[in-house]
Amino acid sequence: MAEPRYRRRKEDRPDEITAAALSAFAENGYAATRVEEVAKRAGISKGLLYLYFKTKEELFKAVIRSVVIPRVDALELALDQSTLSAEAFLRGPMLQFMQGIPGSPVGIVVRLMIAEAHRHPDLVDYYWRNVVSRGLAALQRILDRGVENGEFRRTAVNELPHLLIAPVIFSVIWKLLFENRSLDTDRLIECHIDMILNDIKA
Amino acid sequence: MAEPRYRRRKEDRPDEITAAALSAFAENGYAATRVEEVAKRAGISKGLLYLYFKTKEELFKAVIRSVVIPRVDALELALDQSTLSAEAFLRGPMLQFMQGIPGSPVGIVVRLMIAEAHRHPDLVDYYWRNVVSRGLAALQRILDRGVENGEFRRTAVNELPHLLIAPVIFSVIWKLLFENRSLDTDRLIECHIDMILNDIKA
DNA sequence: ATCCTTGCTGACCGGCCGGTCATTAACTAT
DNA sequence: ATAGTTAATGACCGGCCGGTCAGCAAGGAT
Repeated sequence: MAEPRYRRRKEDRPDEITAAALSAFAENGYAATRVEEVAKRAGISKGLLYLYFKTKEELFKAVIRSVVIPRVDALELALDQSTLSAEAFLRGPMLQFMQGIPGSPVGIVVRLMIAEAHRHPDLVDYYWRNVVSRGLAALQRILDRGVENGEFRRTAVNELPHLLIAPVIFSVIWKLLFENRSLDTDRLIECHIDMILNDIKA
Repeated sequence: MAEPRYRRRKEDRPDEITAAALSAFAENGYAATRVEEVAKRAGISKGLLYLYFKTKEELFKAVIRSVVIPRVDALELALDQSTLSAEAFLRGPMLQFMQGIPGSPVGIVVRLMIAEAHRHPDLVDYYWRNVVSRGLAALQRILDRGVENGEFRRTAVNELPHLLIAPVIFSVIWKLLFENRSLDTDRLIECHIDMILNDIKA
């Protein structure tokens, strides 16, 4: 007998389903993934999936949320607890954080967002509020901290923290498209940080 | 009477169809665009479209080609004919070229590529050979030219011309997702070029 | 034991859409 | 005129897939 026919685990289902959905979306994209395929990967029937998520779109949103929010939380926590100088923080924890993004599920989410943003404007809103603006604010805080304690000059970068993460997004895209063609994204990101620090150091 | 029932213009059809397809894909993405919708925008019937393009995928490839290749050609031509110093070229024609990309059809193509690359590996190959490697080679040539005539030092950027265009790709993505939320992408790109030049100037 | 609640199943429906094809309308040649 | 050629149509098919629902089986309560 071994496996029971089914298992009755209301609590765990949502996470299992979003995990299954992430892996399916990662392979085939959102539009091309059948709900039944997600159910199969989660080891349940299609009907049950619809008991936890009203529509395929709801499922999509849940996936995005589950992947991305924890990352931002982690970054903010690291930043608030750190006692490093601004430069040390950028060269240490921040660099590691950035290098970790390409190739992680976050990369997949970025792809999904880009591909599907049109049809889900409310999701873009959500993403903006909970990810992008929080992330940019965090960067801003690091830079400001650096200016305050005399490490950094005040330059254009202060108004454009976007410049810091551009190569990360670039790397995400590159990995998605050209995985095989070699590019050392870690090095790319490190060089970029280096260059920025050279530019803004007092 | 006015309009004839149909028009018999074999020569012009392909371009009209790819143009129609681009606009449709731009609004809804590839997967969600019905072939009939493309035909409608081109002012023809679905059947005729299939006379010019064997499948929807063929159409997709034709769109990509028609948008992107001319740009690369233009860049290479500008580079080969220019007599400017490397710095002047980067600050002038190259900057303009880069600033023109976000918001242009190229941006749409990038989105389509990102979303659909998985299902069209041969298209990724094509894109690599005819766009990316050519573009990177062009950047490389500018940088080398600068080194040769003593304008630039030899630094990490010489091995990573990708760094030059990272903010362009970033801007493309940004515009696609957050069109309304203000970000001056022109300024972003200019600051970045500035920073790079400061870094590599001899 | 019996009944109730509820997690769970899987067959099914209906609409959508890529692709086809028989037919027709417009040009061409003679 | 007439016949042959080809651009163009649009009704149609078949498969796919999001979403539903009637019913079943596993726990719980008594």
